[in-house]
Amino acid sequence: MPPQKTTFENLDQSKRERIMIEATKEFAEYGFHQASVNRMVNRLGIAKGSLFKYFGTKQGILEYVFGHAVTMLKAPLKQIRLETEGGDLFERVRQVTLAGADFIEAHPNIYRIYLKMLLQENFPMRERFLTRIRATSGKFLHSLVQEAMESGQLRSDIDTDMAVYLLDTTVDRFLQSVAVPFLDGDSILHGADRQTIETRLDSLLDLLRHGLSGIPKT
Amino acid sequence: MPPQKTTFENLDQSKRERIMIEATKEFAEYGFHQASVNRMVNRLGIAKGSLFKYFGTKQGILEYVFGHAVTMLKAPLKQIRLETEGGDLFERVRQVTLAGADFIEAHPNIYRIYLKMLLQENFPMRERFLTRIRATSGKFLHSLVQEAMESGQLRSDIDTDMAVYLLDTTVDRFLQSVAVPFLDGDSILHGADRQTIETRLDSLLDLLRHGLSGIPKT
Amino acid sequence: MPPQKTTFENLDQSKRERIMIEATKEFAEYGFHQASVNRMVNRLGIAKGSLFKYFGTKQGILEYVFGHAVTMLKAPLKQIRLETEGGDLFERVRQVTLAGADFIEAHPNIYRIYLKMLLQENFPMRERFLTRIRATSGKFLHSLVQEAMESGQLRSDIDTDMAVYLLDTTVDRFLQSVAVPFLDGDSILHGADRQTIETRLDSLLDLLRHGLSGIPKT
Amino acid sequence: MPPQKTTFENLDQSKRERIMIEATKEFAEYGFHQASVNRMVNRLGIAKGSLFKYFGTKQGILEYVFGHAVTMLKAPLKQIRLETEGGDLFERVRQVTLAGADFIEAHPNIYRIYLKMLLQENFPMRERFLTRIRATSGKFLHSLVQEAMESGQLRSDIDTDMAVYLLDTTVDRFLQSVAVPFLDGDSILHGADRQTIETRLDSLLDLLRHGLSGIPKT
DNA sequence: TATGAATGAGCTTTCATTCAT
DNA sequence: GATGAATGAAAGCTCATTCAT
Repeated sequence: MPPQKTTFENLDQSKRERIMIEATKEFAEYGFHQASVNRMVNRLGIAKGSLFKYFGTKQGILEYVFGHAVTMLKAPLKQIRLETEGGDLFERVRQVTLAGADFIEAHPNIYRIYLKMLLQENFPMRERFLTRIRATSGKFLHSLVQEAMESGQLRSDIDTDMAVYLLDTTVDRFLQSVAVPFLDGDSILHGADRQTIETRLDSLLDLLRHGLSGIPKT
Repeated sequence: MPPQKTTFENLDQSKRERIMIEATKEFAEYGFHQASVNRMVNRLGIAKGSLFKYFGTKQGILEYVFGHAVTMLKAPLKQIRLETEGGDLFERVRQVTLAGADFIEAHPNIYRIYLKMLLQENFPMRERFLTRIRATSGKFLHSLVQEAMESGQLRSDIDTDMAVYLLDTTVDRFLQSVAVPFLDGDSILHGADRQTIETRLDSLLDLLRHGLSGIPKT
Repeated sequence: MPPQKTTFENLDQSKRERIMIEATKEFAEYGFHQASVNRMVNRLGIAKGSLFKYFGTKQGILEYVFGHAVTMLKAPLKQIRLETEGGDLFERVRQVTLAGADFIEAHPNIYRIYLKMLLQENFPMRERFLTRIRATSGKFLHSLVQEAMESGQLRSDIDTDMAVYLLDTTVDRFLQSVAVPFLDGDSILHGADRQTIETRLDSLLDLLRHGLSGIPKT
Repeated sequence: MPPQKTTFENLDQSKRERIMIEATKEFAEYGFHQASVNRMVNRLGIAKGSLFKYFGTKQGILEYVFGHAVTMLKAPLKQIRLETEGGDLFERVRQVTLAGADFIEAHPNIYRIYLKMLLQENFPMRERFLTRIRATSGKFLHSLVQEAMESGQLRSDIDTDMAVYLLDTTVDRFLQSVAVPFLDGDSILHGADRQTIETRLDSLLDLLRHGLSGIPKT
């Protein structure tokens, strides 16, 4: 019998949520291979067989969790893109980044899973998931830069790929620094609050604006 | 009988090296928990008991490997610090970063272990190792910034911690982008060569110079 | 609540047949223990609970299938017995054997179940079913031989039991060799057609006739 | 780590034998899928891990057992072939068959495994093992028939393939009838002793001699 | 009557660690 | 000092059967 997502989707919403939360927590804490289905079902108080009926395999659980997360992430990004159409590149990047920070704050365990996958070559589905994510974010930033280029917001001598690389690096590393406190409180800026976060982001974007457009913010 | 590092250190240098290389490779590829002592001894062609005699436990092997690596890393950093004393902050950061890139190119498996540990909370010794590394690198950058501040290389309104954060972020993320091709060739700039690497670093530092000192490189 | 064959027998004939066919196929392909009730209900598109309502247990399904088959087999044998009364022993055996071959061709999966049961001690109901079948076929052949003996068709120095043994062996092994191509096409005479089958049977019976009656066919 | 037959072969002979006997018994009684490694190690009083170290997988255990058996079977067959070279076909077949009966009496569990495999399509290694056995026995009988044909022992109008089929059928079914008492005592000739066995074989071969050569034994 | 979610004992397999030789 | 056989807890996964709806 193949895994039957149907069975899971027929459950009470509350039970479904408890399972999702517990599974996400387990993968976030232990990565894939060290995550234990035994622990999950013990904490959930359900039978082992049930979880396997829902998702088929341990990997199936992970795929469901991750797929769900990607779906949840896409909506706000799309909204921002539409709402800010024609606006300033750096402001758009700022909003997207803050949306990312919001997502991480709301779903820190999802982001922990992502970070683990990023640096563990033997994480299952790594290629598939990363490709999917990079295609999305790469195309997204590329289109923002392209539009900015066409409307003269960037220095004409700037290479498009380099600009995308710098923006990607900035957003990505910034989000990592936001997330680390959620991992275990061990970061340079311990437990940064929202205010600090925005200030830091503004500093970074200000640097980029300087370098990429030649026009200081103020 | 306690683990006897002595026994290991009495071995032929060539045997010692083979063991170190193989162990490093195994941890780099599989992380800690998925690493297999069986595979190590099979590839090495030595008895399982021997490895446990040398290092006591699997974790003991990791500690030895990582401790060795930290020792190897300290020497070049110290040298640069002394040789560039009194020089330009960004040039010093540039040299340190390139030294980091050299180390990664020479010992990619060490860096792979580091990246895995960074984001896996259940990696053993994680706290101890990260504290040790961050104390080193934090103090290092802090002293560079301090010296630069005192010699008027930075805008006086810049917060020291913010400057350290920006530099740390830049160096760290840059090194990650250098390393990823060694992981699986899946990065934005595929298989960047040395030339490209230096160009990218210069762009990043140029941005920082703009923002932090107000004085463009030229 | 005990199993309720009644419930099953109240079903549409078409549904009942689909269930019988699918169950027979499953047991024929996998034997008893490896047969999966899950697979059956999935292929049938009915609820698992229903099958258990009809037959009580997995073993109950098998018993129903096999009992049904034995019933189907008895009718043609009885008919032949009556129609050939008083005829030549070897001709009677020939007709019975060919009736068996017809049955196997019409219901190969039933015969596959029989063969599996024959050689698997842990097949449930094995004793019961085999006893039942052997009682039937033993008595059947015995009566044929007895009648032939009485009417002088056999050498008087032939032991009755030995004659039954030889006939039984011949018929049984012949039917196995007919059936094997239906199992997986792996037999000495690959995919023998009806013509070949009859020729082979005639050879075997000719040998027996030689030995048992001293009178060659032609 | 691959299965290490070495480990097993380094064991005491007595331990090795106990393991072989217990494993053979388990597979003989339950077939492959229903056989339980748990039961084996419990009866043996050894750790579960040990058995897997020796043979790698459950299937590995079976392969070792079966391979061992085939090796044991080849020696006597080869000897008979050489010793009877140039002799009477039916006498040669008789000796080979009796050697088979001896083997079955000495190693009934091996033969039980063979019979189970024969009729279970999902028995692992079935194709491989059967091909191996049939190649051996088919070539063997074929060469005996060929030699007999050339030396004029058979009627010239007999088809070689038909003769091989009849001999194969006879030997094979005869051995099955010898073996069945060892399965569960449930056979037509209950617990036939050696005397009875030889008499029955002689009857069968006498029939064949009649049919194939036209020359009755006496 | 039909459904299908829940169960849990059982399965095969792995692997760090120990210790007698 | 080196060896490698032995261990056993824990892992992921299956499946006949039950029972509330």
